[in-house]
Amino acid sequence: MSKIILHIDLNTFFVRCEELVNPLLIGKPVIIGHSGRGGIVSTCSYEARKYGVHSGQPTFKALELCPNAIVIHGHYDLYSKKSKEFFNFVKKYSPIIEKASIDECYVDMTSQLSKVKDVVKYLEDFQQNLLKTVGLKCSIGVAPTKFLAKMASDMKKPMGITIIRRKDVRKILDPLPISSFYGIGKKTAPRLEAIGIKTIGDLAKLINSDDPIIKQEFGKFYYVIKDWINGYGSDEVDVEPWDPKSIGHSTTFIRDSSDLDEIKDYLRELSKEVSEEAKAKNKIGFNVQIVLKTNEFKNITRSTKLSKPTNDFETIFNEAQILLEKNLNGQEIRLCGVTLQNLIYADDYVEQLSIFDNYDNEERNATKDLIRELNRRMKKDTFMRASDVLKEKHHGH
DNA sequence: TCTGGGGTCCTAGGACCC
DNA sequence: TCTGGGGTCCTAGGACCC
Repeated sequence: MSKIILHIDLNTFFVRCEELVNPLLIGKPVIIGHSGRGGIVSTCSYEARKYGVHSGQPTFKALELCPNAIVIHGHYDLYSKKSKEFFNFVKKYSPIIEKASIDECYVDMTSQLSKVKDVVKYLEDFQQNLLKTVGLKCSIGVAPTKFLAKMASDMKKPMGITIIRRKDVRKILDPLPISSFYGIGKKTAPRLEAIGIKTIGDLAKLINSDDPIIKQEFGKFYYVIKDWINGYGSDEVDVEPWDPKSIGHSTTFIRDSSDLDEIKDYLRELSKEVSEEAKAKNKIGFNVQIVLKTNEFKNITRSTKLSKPTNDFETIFNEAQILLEKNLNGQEIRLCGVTLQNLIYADDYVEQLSIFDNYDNEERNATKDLIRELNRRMKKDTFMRASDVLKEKHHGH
């Protein structure tokens, strides 16, 4: 039996948080984003969208389109607090909830909704209740898989409810532009369009005829997409709390720089932030990575694997510095970043000690030699047996 | 005043070991 | 001397998402 999966997406979440603090913003064109160098629109109110403002747009451009817009720099503590309230609200309906980002989640509501006669009415009550108690608006997608639920929640905004049943998959998905497919972004979409795939329906036709060109295009993702597009694929809502695998910070300079000391100063501050955040989260990482973005928008990433995981500021900064010195060749750089990768909980590290760490060097080498010798013998053994088999076979005939 | 900052996952090539 | 084929680990780059 198929499950009933919800994807709940908060409408203009950051803007809504600001409106709750300052109701005078309601009904006005509001932009959340940076206004400094290279500042872009993070998100904006529907009033601003009417003027052609959209997320990702440079803020100065947005202000050209909509000079009256009110630009607000993000208050991320506020958003994070409201986000928690949202997830706690949803948990009252179902404990099977997966946070997909700060403002969206998947919920398995199979047991709750299979008994409900009027699902739309039930979800309308949910929306009104969320608005009344937490102050947030949401769109909801309902479907048998996570992918379809995600596609569905995107179809009506704000405060929309969209249900996609498996039998209606072709009818609902096929007319949509290929770029609206979750997982097909601004690189893949134009490539597909160039070979005549403009809609999800076009893609479905080729995928279901096992077109080799499409198979090649998607690689490992091909079979996932084939399921998704036909209404199958994952319906497993992962309740594991989000556990970061990396912690990083980056910043765009006031002006481009190729000066080693200047960039080092940035790396020092960023390393400090990374170290503090990792410590706060009780995480240590095995790798330190730096990223340099050139004035031509080329990213250069370099990383080092540490002999043991850390969240120590000095260690992180030192590695970052070495990487910078080795890789800064006079290019003009506009952004730099530091990331601590392959994180584990600091408390878990003891258990992950290598068996060799309890030995001194001599013992260690002896053990390694022994292992090598055993491997050699095993290989020889296998080889001998194989030749015996061949011999036997020969004699048998 | 062209293009942020936070992430995840996948791929591909080279090193290294057996 | 010639030169295999697995496998794993590491690094760099890139696509994608919010």
